[in-house]
Amino acid sequence: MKTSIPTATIARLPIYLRGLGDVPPGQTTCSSDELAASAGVNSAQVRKDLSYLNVSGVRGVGYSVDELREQLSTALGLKQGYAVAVVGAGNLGTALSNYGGFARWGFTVAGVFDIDDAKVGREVGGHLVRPLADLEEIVRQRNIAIGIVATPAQAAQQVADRFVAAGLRSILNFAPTVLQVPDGVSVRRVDFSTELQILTFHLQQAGN
Amino acid sequence: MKTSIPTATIARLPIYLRGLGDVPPGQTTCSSDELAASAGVNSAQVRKDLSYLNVSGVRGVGYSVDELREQLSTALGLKQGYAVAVVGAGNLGTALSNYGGFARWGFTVAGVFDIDDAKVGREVGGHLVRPLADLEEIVRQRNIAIGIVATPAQAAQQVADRFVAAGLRSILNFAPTVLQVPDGVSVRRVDFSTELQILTFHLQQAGN
DNA sequence: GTATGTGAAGACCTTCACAGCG
DNA sequence: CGCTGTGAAGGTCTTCACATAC
Repeated sequence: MKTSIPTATIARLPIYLRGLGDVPPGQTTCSSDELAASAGVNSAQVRKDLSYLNVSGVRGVGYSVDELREQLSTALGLKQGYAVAVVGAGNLGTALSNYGGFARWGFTVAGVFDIDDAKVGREVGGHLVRPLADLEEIVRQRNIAIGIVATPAQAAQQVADRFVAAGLRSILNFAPTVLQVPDGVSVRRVDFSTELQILTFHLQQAGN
Repeated sequence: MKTSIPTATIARLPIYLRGLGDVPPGQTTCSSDELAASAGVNSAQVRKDLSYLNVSGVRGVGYSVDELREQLSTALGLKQGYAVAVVGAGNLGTALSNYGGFARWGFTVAGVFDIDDAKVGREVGGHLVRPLADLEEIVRQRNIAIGIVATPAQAAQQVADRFVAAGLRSILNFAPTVLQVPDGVSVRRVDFSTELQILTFHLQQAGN
């Protein structure tokens, strides 16, 4: 309970939680081996990771599926049902606003914004596109906790700055750029081109 | 030259390459400090990473911008201009097919596929949506090297299997699932929900 | 003076291997 | 017997600190 949880462990918790969905219905326990298989990691890793959460299994049996789901959800804060704001109503912003997968984990898209007046007023995925000027107000009104940057690279930093100014401490960045934020603000970067380039590095090495 | 390049280094190379774009026009060299600032890492890290590529800077001056760009592009295989196939013509597949950022790094979307007959024959981002049955043929014809999975989770594994059967060794997976593939096939996973959950873990810890 | 290149130290992460317990 | 829980070992990655070169 004293030691803090390694970041590498934190990044795997959502994968374990999802892996619980692969457990056949009717099976009430699952072993670290099963979890490891569906997460693609070593089973000792699973046991060690879960031990950081003070989750206990039963020796000779495994972990209780329901209890583990509960504990992972709690640790990840999914019980709270966080609201997110999406800035950028282009192709990606639209795809995100429409994405049904968020709701499953308790996330709600509570605002979609764009700087481009041509896009403001339209609807994407059932959400009215608002002017960026309304960001602070809506963040307050709807208790938004997470900002998603889905703009081109050159607008990303200024959007991030506004997120921070509006009081958000968590940003998910889809723009191909590294955001500069103050201490205490968490940023996760999701970058398609970077991932493709990592793949081509390996192709290159293999001589293809 | 002998030692292999750490995976953590490989993952940063695309970021350094992009960081070169931040160098003011007219500036022909840049220091590890500048690169570090735009990549968000330590400058010693930059120097060590570049040393794995046998890239040399000039002491007291820095690295040649043009030369470094060239060497990073070569190392990442971007000179080759790889072709990619996108499977899944939903919101995300559409956003990817439309995404202009790929071309900048030499990637071409050379085929868009869907299992759903209702979507086959439509156009997304200037690409005809083809039946999944045509995958093998188009992969061969157009020399496709990378497969992108942009389907719902339950279809993802079967799509990956077809990619592998068609001879692809590189897969970029946007479906919220862990793919099982044979040795020698590289998979990179991009998962929005996982990233959001990592952010909420920290919010949770901070008491929000 | 300025910035690279790198051994060595340190931090972090993963895996092993087995004791412990149901 | 089966599977968890964990100290210890082994790897990998990051950072420091300074010799080296321009």
